[in-house]
Amino acid sequence: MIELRHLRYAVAVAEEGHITRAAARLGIQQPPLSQQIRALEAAIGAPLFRRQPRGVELTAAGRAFVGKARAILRDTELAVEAARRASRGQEGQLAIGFTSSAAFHPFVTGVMREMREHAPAIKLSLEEASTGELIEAVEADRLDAAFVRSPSERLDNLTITHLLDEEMLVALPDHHPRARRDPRRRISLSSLADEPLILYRRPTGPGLYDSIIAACRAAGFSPKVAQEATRMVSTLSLVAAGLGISIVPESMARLETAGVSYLRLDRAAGLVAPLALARKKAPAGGTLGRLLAIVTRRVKDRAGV
Amino acid sequence: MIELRHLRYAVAVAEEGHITRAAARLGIQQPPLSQQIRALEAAIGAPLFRRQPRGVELTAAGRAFVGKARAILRDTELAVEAARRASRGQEGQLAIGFTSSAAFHPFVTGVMREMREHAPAIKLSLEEASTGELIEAVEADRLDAAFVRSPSERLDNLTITHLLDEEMLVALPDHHPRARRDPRRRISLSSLADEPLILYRRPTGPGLYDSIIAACRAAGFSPKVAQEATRMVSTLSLVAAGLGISIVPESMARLETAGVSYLRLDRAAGLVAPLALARKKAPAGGTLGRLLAIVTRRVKDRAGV
DNA sequence: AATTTGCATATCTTTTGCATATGGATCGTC
DNA sequence: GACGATCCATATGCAAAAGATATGCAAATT
Repeated sequence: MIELRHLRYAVAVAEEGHITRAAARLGIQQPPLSQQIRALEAAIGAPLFRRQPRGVELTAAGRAFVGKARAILRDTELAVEAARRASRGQEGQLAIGFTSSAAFHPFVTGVMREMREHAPAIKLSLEEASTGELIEAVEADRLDAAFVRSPSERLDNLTITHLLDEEMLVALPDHHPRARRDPRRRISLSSLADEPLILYRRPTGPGLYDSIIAACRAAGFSPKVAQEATRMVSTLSLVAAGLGISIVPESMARLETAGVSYLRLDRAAGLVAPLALARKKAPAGGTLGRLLAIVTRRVKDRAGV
Repeated sequence: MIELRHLRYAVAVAEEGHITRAAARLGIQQPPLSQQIRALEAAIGAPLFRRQPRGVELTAAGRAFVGKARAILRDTELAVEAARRASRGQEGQLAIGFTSSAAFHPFVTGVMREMREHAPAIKLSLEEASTGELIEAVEADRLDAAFVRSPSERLDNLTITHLLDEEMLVALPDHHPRARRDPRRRISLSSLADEPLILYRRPTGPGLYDSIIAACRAAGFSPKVAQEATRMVSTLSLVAAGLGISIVPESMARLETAGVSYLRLDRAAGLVAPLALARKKAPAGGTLGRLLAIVTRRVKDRAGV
């Protein structure tokens, strides 16, 4: 029967290209390692290594196997970690993720503050990443839940709860002629057609990027994307530097960025930044249950107001 | 150290909900199984099962772990299979996949025939699936190579070689007024704007579906998709039944489907069905090398003619 | 209260993974 | 061309660990 030991040994031998050296690295002697490799090859029914006078070399079968073996060993580590985390979760630990654009939203910060106050014993660990990475982390049980934007792709595995829709604002340099207008008046999206646009796009996943492009298309023009930034804050820095304008969620406007003004958009633009909570579909007990209770109550309160 | 044995045992116990019954299923006695489960829990540092008077029940940690354990055990099986296949490949075995729309193409059938003739000792195993499924199978080493349509998504892992572009024909019922026209004259895509269209779409992946929609958009109209079929042949049956027209690769026209006529499209439509070969990026030796040699020679020959 | 059910503990047996010692093949060097 | 070095394979012994048997203990059923 094949065991993880065989995989660990095969990977070590493949990496060292030497049975003897691999044995040293594994902290065992050479003969037993030779034995185990032979046993593995017998179980598979195919040679994984070509024995050569100066070491060993992977066969085609070996390459195919060792690649997958590495993944299996990594997955095993992850499984152990996930179990540990789930167990700690029952006793008061919670790992939460945010997209960078959600981190400053008062809803999110409010929930976190309330968790701290009402259950100070629960250790919170926070992580910032893109929506795509967060979804992946929740699926892999590396996070208990994540605040994400645009629940675009439905995943059977996850429950994605829509929390609220946030208005999006136009960010433009202070010295821009439009920045002097009455700040209460709303402007139309199409009036920005000629402005160079700076957008925020993470390497993984679509997120808000596509919604903005789509809204511009709906407004009858194709935006001139002057630059793409990988972090939302750097988008604002580029705006301040006068390279163009941008469109960001309202909560980002709370960051006092010198040199940036904000304008409200016409409601007709239909441009909103949805905020959602993603979590595993499995029954949520323990600390995650506490978080969900707080979140759902706050969503209800908002609806009432 | 955690071994696959622990995972196998944990999965069995989780599925049976009983240590005793799981032991029977595993062909061992109850006490050693209890021991191994304990050892696993100790290694993880968290209990996976809640011992109850009438059996055992998964904890939250247990659920997280067992789910991943199942995947790991499956992956291990796949790794072994992949290694076996790779090994057999060296000695003369080759697993090839097709999309259903490529299976009848003379290029593909020609390559297969030549393989048979020049290397009859090589055992070919063929599989038909959608482009998406085939790509996945090649990535997972379940197939050595696959003839696919539209190499849309670039994958770091794979080499996708474009082989040729095939013309696409309009398929329409015999009794359709247009079917009586001179078969040599080409018709424009836009002249089909009002016809109900029957398209072929596999549940997974885009494939030709999107190219057709895109070409119609480019021609200035949005096609009326009357029906979608999951197999290309059933598309033709629906056409024969008079439910609408369709657009299929030229090689499909070789299937003599009673009641279906074909018309050539205007070149301006720019509607072609690309045929490509997908394979792992790894150095291709053995039987796969033979196949590649035949394929590249034939591509060159075509270019010459 | 008695019986059954099912996991845990204790002790013994057997398997097997690992160590030590040695043999054999190939390469480089004198 | 012989010699030593390098590296894998084979042989044998030992010790750790997986598994078997017997028994204990707790909760639920009757």
